Amino acid sequence: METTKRILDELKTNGFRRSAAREALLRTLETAQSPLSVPDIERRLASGPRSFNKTTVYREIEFLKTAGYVSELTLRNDVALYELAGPHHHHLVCVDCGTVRDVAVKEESWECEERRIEKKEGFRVLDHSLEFFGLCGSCQ
Amino acid sequence: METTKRILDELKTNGFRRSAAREALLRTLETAQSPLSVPDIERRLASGPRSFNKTTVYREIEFLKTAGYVSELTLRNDVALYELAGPHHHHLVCVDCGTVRDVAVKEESWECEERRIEKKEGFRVLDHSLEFFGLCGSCQ
DNA sequence: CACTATAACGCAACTCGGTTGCGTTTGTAA
DNA sequence: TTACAAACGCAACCGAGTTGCGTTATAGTG
Repeated sequence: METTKRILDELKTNGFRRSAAREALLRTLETAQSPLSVPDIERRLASGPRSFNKTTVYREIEFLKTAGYVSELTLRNDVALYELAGPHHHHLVCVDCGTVRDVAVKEESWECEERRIEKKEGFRVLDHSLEFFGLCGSCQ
Repeated sequence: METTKRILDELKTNGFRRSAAREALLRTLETAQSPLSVPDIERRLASGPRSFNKTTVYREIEFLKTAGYVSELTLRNDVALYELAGPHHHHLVCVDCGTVRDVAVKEESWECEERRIEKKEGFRVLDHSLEFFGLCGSCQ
């Protein structure tokens, strides 16, 4: 709830309104234990005090993503998932039950690789994505 | 062309036919300089001697993927891309023009990270995906 | 060459995540 | 209270990917 309030306040000082959908969506993401898809979010909102149109959810997600408060991830050929933006991290994806968990990885491990690629391939690296696929504790 | 022939022969010895669609699709993937989406493949096939139904393309891709001759990759929230399977590698994705290039990365860089994750997180790592996003030579 | 089994194919209809245009509602500041 | 624009809902749409089913074509056999 703290993060939701903080984001709403920051947005307000930039001239954006504290709307019902925006607040509900932020609370949903903050409460979630793992990244959510838009259909997930729609269902969770609908089981609350009121539901919102899917167009609204997509637009709000897009808005918060552009504003830097939400980050998007895509795993293999699955639907896009969203979570509150935080420090850079990666994900553990269970190929059996599908749950997604955050995991911290020492970036230094391949920062030298990025520099090598920039030199050798003439490619300017701006970002990377790294996900691990395997079996979570319950599914082994 | 060599790879296409080799795959068709191997499939034949396992009781699978050398059909027009299979051969055309393999040639398309072998000729391509970068991974292709199914719509890409459909277009390229259609500009050749004959076109094929999209269901056929999807089924053939699925078949070749299962047989281990084609590998699939998904970048962020884009459509699935396919390429002939080869030694494990990663990709450089230009965020400007969208081109995708293969790149070899020293796996040892984070194999220790995978072992650390297995121990600390109780997660059995089976596979990983790593893509670099940035600007290719022409787009810098 | 004819026959046969089945791998492979085409077609049409469908699913579902995601988008667009447009008119309406609502939050906020003056 | 008013007025402007941010935010919203609705309906129609788009495109990747799937499914069921009947048809065609490949390749082994007699």
